[in-house]
Amino acid sequence: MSQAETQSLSSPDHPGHSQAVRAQLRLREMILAGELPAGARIAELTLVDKLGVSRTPIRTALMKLEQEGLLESLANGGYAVPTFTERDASDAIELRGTLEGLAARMAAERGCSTVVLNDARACLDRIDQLLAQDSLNDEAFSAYVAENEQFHALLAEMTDSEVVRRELDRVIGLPFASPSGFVIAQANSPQARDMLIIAQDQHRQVLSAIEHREGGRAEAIMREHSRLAQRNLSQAMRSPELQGLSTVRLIRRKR
Amino acid sequence: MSQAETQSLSSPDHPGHSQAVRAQLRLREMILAGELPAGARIAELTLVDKLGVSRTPIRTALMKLEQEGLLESLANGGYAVPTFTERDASDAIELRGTLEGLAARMAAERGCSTVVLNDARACLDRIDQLLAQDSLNDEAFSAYVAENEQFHALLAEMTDSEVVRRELDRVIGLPFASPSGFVIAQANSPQARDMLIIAQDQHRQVLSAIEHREGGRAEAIMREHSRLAQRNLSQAMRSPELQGLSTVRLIRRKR
DNA sequence: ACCCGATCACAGGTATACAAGATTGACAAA
DNA sequence: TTTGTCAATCTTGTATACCTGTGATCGGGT
Repeated sequence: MSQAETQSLSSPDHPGHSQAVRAQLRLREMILAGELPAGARIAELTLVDKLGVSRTPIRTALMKLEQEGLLESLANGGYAVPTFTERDASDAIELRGTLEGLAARMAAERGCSTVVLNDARACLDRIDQLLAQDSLNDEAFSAYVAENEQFHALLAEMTDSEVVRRELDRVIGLPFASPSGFVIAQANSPQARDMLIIAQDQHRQVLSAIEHREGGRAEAIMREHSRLAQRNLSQAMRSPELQGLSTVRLIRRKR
Repeated sequence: MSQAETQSLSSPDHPGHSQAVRAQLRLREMILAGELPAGARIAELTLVDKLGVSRTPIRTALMKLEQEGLLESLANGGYAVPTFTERDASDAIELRGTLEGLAARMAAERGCSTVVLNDARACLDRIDQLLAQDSLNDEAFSAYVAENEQFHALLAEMTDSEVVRRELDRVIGLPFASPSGFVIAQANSPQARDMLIIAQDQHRQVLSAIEHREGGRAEAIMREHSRLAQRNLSQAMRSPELQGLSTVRLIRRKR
């Protein structure tokens, strides 16, 4: 296969990106889908077959994914899909809560641009509209997930500190630390909406705290907010019907 | 030049490592020494000449250094040495303080192995011995720096959370967030020893808090502890004779 | 004189050939 | 039968050639 063919006819997944980025996205999907055996070494050549690109972009993708925490590098070179414990997931959420607390406090103490604050308010208004219904259908639920992630992204933007924003983005990218990582655990439960109501109230309060320059309060709220994710994680691990969830499947008992 | 020659006769810097690791270490030295123009694009081919290795390990090293925060990736590919502001450095220290606070709190709440606690106690004893002298010569001072970093490393180890330890190690690796990054600012000042005495007392107190399972206190102490680094940074930036310091040289007024 | 376009050069992305190290399996000897 | 050694093969590390896109420079046209 010539390079020209590879470039133009390459797999239509994620068009517009380089081979390396496509390989990275594709690999991430495979890992989260459990297509790669956890713990076992991943040979680069097998990926050459599976992904249809050469080793160079694959190596790039592997390094990026290791940095992301979705792969661990082995002693004698090579990578493997790591095994996570429930505690790892819990710690990742705690870490996110701490960093979001820091970001919120900094935003409160230093102030942040009114345009971001307006964006955040608009985002919360949209969530309010979604939650106005008595019970949420699947569509409304995934809309909530999107808006929720949007709000947390805006929170990261409120920090004028590039350093903190970078690190926060990193941690949110961790497999289980995502703000909406386990809200789906609540999707079909009767208390689903109540949980989201509580979360939304915390959203409102942290925004209020930031606006009123109450740094300590803003930090405390975001830390407590992450405890909701902890509860969702705990519930997801204990409900059998959620064991098929991609994020849940990566978590094993033993490390 | 054959590969065999490259492998065996290669530059004697950092022997025993792969070409990629050596390139990474060498590049880090060059960046911190200011041998690479800040802000300007770094061409891979120029590094091929300077380092005497091929593009592949250089690309690896560049990616690692970007992840470390010592390089920033440009829009159209390629890398450049970033310019840091004093606020960036300050934020990095604040971030370290927050994460060390988290680590200390977790260690206190969950408890940690007695062997690490003993190591930490021994480390603090050695620092006490160093500080017993009325004034510190250069040798004692660099010994202090080493022991100080050791203590902070042990603090990271006290967390049984792999996730937190990883992230803490990452942040400590940031250019200016290192626990001893700017203590040298105090080296020849008359209050040098006093500052270290205060720091050492905080070390003792945080260890005591962890042993007594006082999570909140341990966290608060580590946060306040990072403020010493903030003060050192501030002083380093304002004293003309320290502008030549490698870490200081990377900090510029404007971003 | 200025602006627009074409061409050339260079930088990064990709594929691949080659080398060195590791692991595994088999075979032989004790 | 067990253990040690050697060889084959697989895997990663490294070098390099080639492709593609982008930016700069030069020439021509307005």
